[in-house]
Formats: sequence, C-alpha cells, structure tokens
Amino acid sequence: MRSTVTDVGARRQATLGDVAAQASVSRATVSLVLRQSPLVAVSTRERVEEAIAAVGYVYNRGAARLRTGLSGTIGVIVPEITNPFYADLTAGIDETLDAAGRLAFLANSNESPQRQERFVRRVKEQGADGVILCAAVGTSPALIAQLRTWRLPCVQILRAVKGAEGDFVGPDFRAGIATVIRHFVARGHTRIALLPSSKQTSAAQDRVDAFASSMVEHGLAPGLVRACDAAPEAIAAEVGRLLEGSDPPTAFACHNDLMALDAAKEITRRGLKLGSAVSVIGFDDIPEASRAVPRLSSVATFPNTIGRRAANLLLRRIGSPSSTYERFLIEPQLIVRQT
Amino acid sequence: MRSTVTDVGARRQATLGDVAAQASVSRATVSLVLRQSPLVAVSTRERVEEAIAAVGYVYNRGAARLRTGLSGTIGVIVPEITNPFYADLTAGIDETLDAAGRLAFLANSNESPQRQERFVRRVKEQGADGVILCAAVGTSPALIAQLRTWRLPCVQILRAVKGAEGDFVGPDFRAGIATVIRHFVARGHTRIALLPSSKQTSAAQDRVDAFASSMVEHGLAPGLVRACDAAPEAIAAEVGRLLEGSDPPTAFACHNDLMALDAAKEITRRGLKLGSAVSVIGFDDIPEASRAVPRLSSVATFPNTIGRRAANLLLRRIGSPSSTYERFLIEPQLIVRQT
DNA sequence: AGCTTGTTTTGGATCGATCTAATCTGTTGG
DNA sequence: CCAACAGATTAGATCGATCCAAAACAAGCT
Repeated sequence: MRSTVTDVGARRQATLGDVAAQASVSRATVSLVLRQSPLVAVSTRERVEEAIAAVGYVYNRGAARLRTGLSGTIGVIVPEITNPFYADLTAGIDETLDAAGRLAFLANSNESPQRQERFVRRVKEQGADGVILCAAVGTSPALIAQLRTWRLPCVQILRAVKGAEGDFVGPDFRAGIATVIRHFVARGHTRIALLPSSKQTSAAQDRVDAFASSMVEHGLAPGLVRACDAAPEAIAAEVGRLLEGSDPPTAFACHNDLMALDAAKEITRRGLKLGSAVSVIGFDDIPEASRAVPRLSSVATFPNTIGRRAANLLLRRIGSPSSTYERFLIEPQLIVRQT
Repeated sequence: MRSTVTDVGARRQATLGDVAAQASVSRATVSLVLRQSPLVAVSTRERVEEAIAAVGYVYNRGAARLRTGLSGTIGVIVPEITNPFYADLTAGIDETLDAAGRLAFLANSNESPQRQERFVRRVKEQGADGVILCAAVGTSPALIAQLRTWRLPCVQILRAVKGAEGDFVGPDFRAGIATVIRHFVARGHTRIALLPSSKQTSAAQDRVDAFASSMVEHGLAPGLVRACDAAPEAIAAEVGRLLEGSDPPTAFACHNDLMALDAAKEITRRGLKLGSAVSVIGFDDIPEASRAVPRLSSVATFPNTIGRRAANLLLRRIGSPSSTYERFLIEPQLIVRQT
C-alpha cells in the first residue's frame, strides 16, 4: 500500500509480489496475467500490466521452471563451430527457437567426447527442455541412452550415433553421392575416386556405401576410396598418389568443399585442366565454392534448413515425448559449376 | 528408510532429499558435500557420494539459483553468426566458459536491434550472470543503460555503442589501419583508398578516423573514402568507379577480407596486376585469405583471443561488479602476402 | 430472499536447492 | 565433574514462481 513507484532505488529486483502489491491483487492473479490466462477480467489485467511497467518487473523463468519443470531453453552441441557449415546450421536453429520464444545453450565439443559429455551434463543441470546434438567422433551410444533415462528429448543431426536410435535430421548423403556419380558418368568418367573424411562418422560411412552401390549400378569397376584427413597437405598428397598411380581417376568426389578446394588446387598445380581433363565435386556448397576459380561444383546440403527442421522436430518432441522417432533426410542438390 | 536403490523405475528425478535419505543424513549435509564444503567429515562425504551415484542424482542448478542468485550461465549476442569471424570468436568464448564450468546462451541478432532486445530480455529472464554483446547496428545506448539498471554485467566487443561506456574488448582497428597505410607508403603508394563498411559502427568509424590521421601523418593528400555495402556487386561497382576516376588509387584498404577478396577479383578482372600495379589489404585474416590466388594480404585481428579476453573480463566483472570499467584493445598484425 | 450457475480472485502448499542459527558430539583443561 | 570449545550435522525458513481447491462475487431465476 505504502510502497509506490518511487522505490526505484531499491537494490532488489521486483518480483511477482511487488507487482501484486502495486496493483492490489494477489500474486496468483499476477501470475495468471503473465501467462495470458483468459480467466482474469480485462480491467484487472490492465491494472496489473500497468503495475508491471511501473515497478519494472522482469519475469523470473528460473523460478517458474522450479514449479513447471519447463525452462524454455534448449542445448545445442556441435563438434566444430568454426566450420561455416555449422555456423549456418546454428543460425537456422537460432531462428526457429527465437520464433518459439526459447533460448539456446550453444556448446562446441571440438570433437572431444569428454567435453561433449561435460556439456550434456551441464545442459541437464540447467534444466534444458531438450538437446540438439551433432555427436563428436567416438561418441558412445551410452550417452544417448543416458539422455533417454533422463527423459531429455534429443534430436541428432548430421551424424547418427551407431547403436543408438532416435530422432534424426540430416542431409541424404547417399542420394547426394548417387547424384554426383550419375553426373560423372553422364560426362563420360569411368575412373572415379571418392575422398571421404577419415573421421569415423555415419556421414562418411554413408558416402562410402552409396559410392560402392552407385558404381555397381552404373556397371563400373569399384572406384578408388581414400579416406583422407582434412589438412590441405594430406589432401594434396593423396590426390598426388592417385594421379601418379596406374590408370589414374578422372573424377573426384570429395567429402566436403574445403577438401574439394584443396584437391582442385593440387590438380591445377600439376598442370591438369579442371572441368575438362579432371572433375572435382565437393559437398555443402559453402560461399567459397562459388567464389573460387574455377568455380567449384558442389552438392548443396542446406545447413540452415537442417537447423530449422531439427529445432522444429525437437519442439514437437518436447510437446509429445512418447510418439515414435522421426527421421528427416534433406534432399541435397547438385550445383554444377566449372569443375 | 524403506526406499532403496531399486526404485529406479520411478519417473521422478532424484533430488537432494532422495540422496539424503539414501545416505541417512540431512539435506543440508548433502548440499554441503555438493559444494565441496570442508565442513563435512570425510566419512560422511564418502557415504553421500556413494548415495549420489546410487540414486543417479543430477544437480538442479535452477533451484540453486533461486536461492543464490547465480545461474552459471552467460548470454552471448552476436550480429552475424555465419560470419567466420564471429564463429572463431564464439569458439574462444566457449572455451573460456567451459574451463570456468559455465554455459553460454548464444543468440544471433542478425543486425536487428529488435531481435537483440528480445534476446537481452530473455537472457535476463533466464537469470544469466552476465552478457557479452556485439551490438547490432543501430543499437540504442538505452539498451546498455537497461542492463546497468538490471545490474547485469556486460562486456561489449568489437563495436562500442555510442553514448554508452562500459567494459570493452576489441581489435585496435586504428592501429591496424595505421600499419596498413605505413606499409602502403613504404611500398611507394601515394593514392590510397579506404573502403569501410557502410554499416554505422564504431569499428567502421575507427577505421575512417585512423585513415585520415595516418594520411596526414605521412604528408599525403586525404585519401579516398568510400563506404561500401558488403555485397560483391556493390564492391565491384565501387572499385570500378574508383579505377575509372581521374588519378585512380593504387592501393585499397578494405573493411574486411570478404570485401577485399571481392575487390581483388574486380581489379584482376580489369586486367590490373595485383601486388605490383595495385595493392589490396583486408582485415581479419580469414582462412580464405591465405587460400585465395593471389594470396591476400590481411590484418589479423585474432577473434579467438578476443573471445577469450572478453569472457575472462566478464567473469572477473561478475566477481567484482563495482570496479572500474576495463578496455582491452587487441593489437592486430599485418600479414603480408601477395596482394 | 434463497438458490443456481458462472466468472474472478485468492490463500497456502509446493518445486529443489541454500542459508542461518541452533544443536549435537566429543575432547580438553581446570 | 563440568565448562568451554571446536567440529560436524541439522531443522526450518527462504528464494520466486505455479498449482490447487476453495472463496468471493455477480447475475439470473424461482
């Protein structure tokens, strides 16, 4: 009663109780107003809203979560935030969560399962409502099982942890490889090499599998598969070995654009003409691909879309934890440029 | 007493109380153990730790925060997460916070002050202990003032909001420009152009100011300053206009590497030889700079370091909110390559 | 007036931790 | 034997919201 707006100097943050006092209603009523309940009379609602503004009240979602069990937060764990692909992905997630009024914890596992485990635990401690996880190389299925016993909804993206099923969103790498091989064959290539990442992920394995069956499908001899570290020197060396071998390949399907760019560089350095003598295609269609000379052909994988889909799926799953798992494969698109 | 470890099927998450019951001690004691208090006897501590493992207890930081007022979280708001510079920065922040046992909310304002404001409010609602903010273009000083009245510590990075002082960490753009001009002059250039971003930020203004005083310092006529949108076409057009003008510049200092790469492309397209006839230098030293042909000279600005410094400063500020503001300018480094 | 019925409002318990001050235990010294 | 004290443990209040069941109020109908 006595307390008025002039108590601004007060060090303490305004709470529901302060608003209630200011508006001469009960705390319960203020709570109803905050949650847009249709129960409160319009006149009271207005009075309460004025009071909220007057005392400078800010909702304390942490306190609410204690009661409701819902925090309005999501954990996002990626293995390599500095990779432009993940940055795009993150932007897509961020956008969707923003629209849903939620906030994301972002953590960079840096491909370390230990660090990843630490993050998962912290995210759980903070009471996040769910997790979007791109599992680090070497992730144990036990981690996913852990999330399950915690009843913490989880959507895996890009890489599926072996031995742990669940919701999943990622590019259809198999379809992508199939398209690339079809393209190469149409152009007359018969000696084709695949350079998958040497990281042991489902994303790499998918490429290898699809490559093998595609080659068979087109009646070609099994192509050359050379798992390759992402370092520029490693790629140059591998490309060199292939080109110096007997019956060298004339087309290279690379794990991603960064690797493809380095491969292209080495091929050019050796005096071969890209686009005519030799073809190179990467994955992801990063901005650099179209800027390079010659402009790199690439399989676009739409990270932003994947991020949005994953976030939407997670939100749905949080709403209905019991329904059966979903699996979204985003159709990639071959962008033919000069290589 | 009756309840044993076998209640695993229970839907409810284990709480402090469950651990206490399991270990036959009080909740207060368990709490002390969790916080590594030296008060508890070693034998009890061990008993409690066993109980924690037995019931599968996970700390509820949200509940703790209600009492302590500390959440162990930090808000990070950047204007453009897909820019590799910010990705690196984020990685630096993430690393530092990880070491400090904290978790970051990451939000992408996308240069929208409205969105940024929404995020700031959400971060506050979630009870974050502090904020690292790279202010969107057009941010009002009122936002910083708001944070201040909320007593939410804030470290600004890269761009300082005009009219709002506070803690700051960013590259020393002035020093960077000075180095570039010195380098150009040493190479014999006298007609120099500056292409700052057309975004109205302190980061752009710093470059403009430093450019002007550098030119004077070397006894040169004021150079050409052309604020420029980041779109490749806009840059090509601007570079074209400059080159076709009377007495065209022979050296270009660009706002960042992405712009510099596009400028370089246009210069090459016009048949001018980069590195001899014309020089181009960008900022940030993104990976693409060293991969481009010709290899782009650039001013490295060390985003990862900036991220770490900012995070460390924020952690210190959370520890002692009242001490005076600090301002860290990270010395950039000119990397001379082929342009 | 008394009785429904429907709409608003509310007191008090509750979520899961921490904090404070008090209690309990065991030891030591007078 | 008791007072004093240090060390270890605890009961109960508390943080700021939500939930529930009950109360207050208003309007309409006998």
